[in-house]
Amino acid sequence: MTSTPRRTAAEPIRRRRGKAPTIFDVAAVAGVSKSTVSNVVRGADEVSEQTRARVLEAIARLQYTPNAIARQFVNQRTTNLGVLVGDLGNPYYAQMARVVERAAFGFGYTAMFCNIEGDDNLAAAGVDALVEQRVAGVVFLAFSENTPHLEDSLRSAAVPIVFLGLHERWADSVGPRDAEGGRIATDHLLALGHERIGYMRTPLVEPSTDRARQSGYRAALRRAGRPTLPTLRWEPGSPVLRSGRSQLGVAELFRAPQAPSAVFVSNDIGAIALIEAVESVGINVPANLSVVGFDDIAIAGLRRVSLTTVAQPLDFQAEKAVAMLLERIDRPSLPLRHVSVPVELRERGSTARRPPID
Amino acid sequence: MTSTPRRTAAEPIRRRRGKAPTIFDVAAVAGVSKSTVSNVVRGADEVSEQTRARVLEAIARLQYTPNAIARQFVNQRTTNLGVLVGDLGNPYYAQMARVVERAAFGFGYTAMFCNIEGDDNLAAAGVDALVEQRVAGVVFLAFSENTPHLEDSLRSAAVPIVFLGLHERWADSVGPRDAEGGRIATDHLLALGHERIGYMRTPLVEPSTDRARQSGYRAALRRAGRPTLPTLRWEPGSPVLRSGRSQLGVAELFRAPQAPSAVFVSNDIGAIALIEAVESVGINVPANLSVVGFDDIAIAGLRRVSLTTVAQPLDFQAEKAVAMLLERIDRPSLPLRHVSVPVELRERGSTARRPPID
DNA sequence: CCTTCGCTATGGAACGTTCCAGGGCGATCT
DNA sequence: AGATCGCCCTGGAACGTTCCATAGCGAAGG
Repeated sequence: MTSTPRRTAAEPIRRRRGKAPTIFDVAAVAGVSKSTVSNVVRGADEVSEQTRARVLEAIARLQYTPNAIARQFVNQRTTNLGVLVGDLGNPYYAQMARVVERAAFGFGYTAMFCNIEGDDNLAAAGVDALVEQRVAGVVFLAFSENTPHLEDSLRSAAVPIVFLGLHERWADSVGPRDAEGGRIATDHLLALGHERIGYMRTPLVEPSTDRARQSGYRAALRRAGRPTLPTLRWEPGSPVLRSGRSQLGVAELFRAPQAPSAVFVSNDIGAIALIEAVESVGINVPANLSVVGFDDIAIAGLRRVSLTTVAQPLDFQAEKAVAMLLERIDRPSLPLRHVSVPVELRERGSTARRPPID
Repeated sequence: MTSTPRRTAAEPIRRRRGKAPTIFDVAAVAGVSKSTVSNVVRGADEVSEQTRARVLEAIARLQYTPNAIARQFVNQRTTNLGVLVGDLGNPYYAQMARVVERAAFGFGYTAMFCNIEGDDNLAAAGVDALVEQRVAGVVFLAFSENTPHLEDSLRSAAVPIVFLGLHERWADSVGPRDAEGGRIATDHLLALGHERIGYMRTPLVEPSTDRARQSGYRAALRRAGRPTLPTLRWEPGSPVLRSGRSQLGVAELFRAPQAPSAVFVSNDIGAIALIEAVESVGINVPANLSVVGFDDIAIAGLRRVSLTTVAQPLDFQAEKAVAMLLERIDRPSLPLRHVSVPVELRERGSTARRPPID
């Protein structure tokens, strides 16, 4: 018998009841050293077929599972990615988050999520937690009212980071061509004959993103010689819109003599909320008001919703962001990269030709 | 000067450039031992105010962040929860996932997500990854076609687990009263005068959940003396429904002489998909067909969608599941617990009185 | 004055892995 | 036969923390 297991007396056989088996337990059963087991598990180094088989059998017998915590500890690097996500309950973030997780998993990483819900304190706490966990990198897939404060905490953490869905100058980013999106959305409304076109932002977009989309809106109107209207703002939790400085009920706002006949909203969630709000007071979309959104989240395509919107490739961006983050983890000295993905108008049923003026 | 920092020669001052400072670095700067720093960081043991202040200052100066990996390594337990989630892109799972993450974070845990998308291989790989990461517990928030296979891999991992949204006998669970939900949905349709009421399942529900909901549907029909119709099944990715053994286009199915005038669908996503499908062939809801869903996901409440559905308290269940999981982590010997939460009919616009028979 | 006590601070051991510098040994070469 | 080589395997050190037994020291008690 050539395969008699050898016993090495040098390494003590350690057996603990009720605890997960370690590499030592496997080594003892297989009659090899812990290093050999390690080599088999990692698939590294040269191990003879015979030895490998014995080790594999011992692993199966003991139901050994490598301890990633210990591995990460000695390697001084984890295979976890942190994801700061705006709000998983929001379909836009949820869809991105899903793809981020899938992509990370595909590369052998696990994803730790942290909902920050636009709250800077939550964001800071989330960053702390992720840094303590020594995540290999962070995907920022969120919005925040106070980006500069957040920037401090992210930069000082010195962890590789990629911004997904929005652009930041000081770190890698992948996001849509916001200004172009604002332009094509507005051009579409202009082409339908609308003259008074409003812009509405929601609290769920990053301020910089909002500015870029609005600038595209402005540019389109300027070129067409049409007036820019006061920015509409959603008052969260109330049936009131802020138009410039004044607060108005939805009905007053859209029934006023100089009311906009079309609105470009900075994202789909806001656009759908607007449609709900106006229709609940008897203003119909698109008959009385045309609405364009941004993002093309899944529900925008439902027949019942049928929202005209600026589509951005969510899945592609999420995959790209993960790939970029992993590259940066490998080579921290890489120059900064900013990827802008093309956007595209998805014409659906929430926009129509301007109704005749009353 | 009473607060002259003392130098302990016994512990070497270790300083590594370009690496995160450790407890030793802090100890050296503060002039105390690593143990004292550890005590301060953990907020444990008795440390004099003076010493604490010195340590805190050193921590701030060095921008020290405790290494959770090392901590988890020595403690032999992590503060990470694994979440096996069906599909974050699905609003039902996304909403639950959001609350799970929030609840876990509130208890000082981070959440590692893994989308398994109903695929057993992905599920097994996800379990492996989570077990390697030595998560303290697992939330199962998913569906699977082959639960037994999954059960093996989950049980042998011997990690505390809670099922969220569905019930399993062998582990803690919190889920809705499925059968009751099926009953009240069907009773609602019966009360509206419907006599031929179908049941449709989707691939996105756990088989056991599906059976329970369907049994409630059957019970209601039996009591009312109405016939049970062949189970409708969604053929993913095709505009075809399977009715019992036959495959039919949506139009034929619902225009047949003995067509159902109402359908109870096992979840909202399926119900909305059904509405989209029938309306695209000119069958209107609720005029020609009444539809009831299950879950009450957020979009069901949109005016444009207005889906009558069986509401279950998603947030409550998610919070409860996390609380239960943490209790089990603390006391593994706890007896099994199964929490069934009440459901409630949310009457909206997708159901109406039975139309007169053609 | 000596003992005891309580408060605070300390150094060593342990956690499970990876990495690395070797070591044993059979085959090949000189 | 002795030297050399290559293959396969080995044990020790290190990673950053927590826990624990213990020690120093001033105050209180006998």
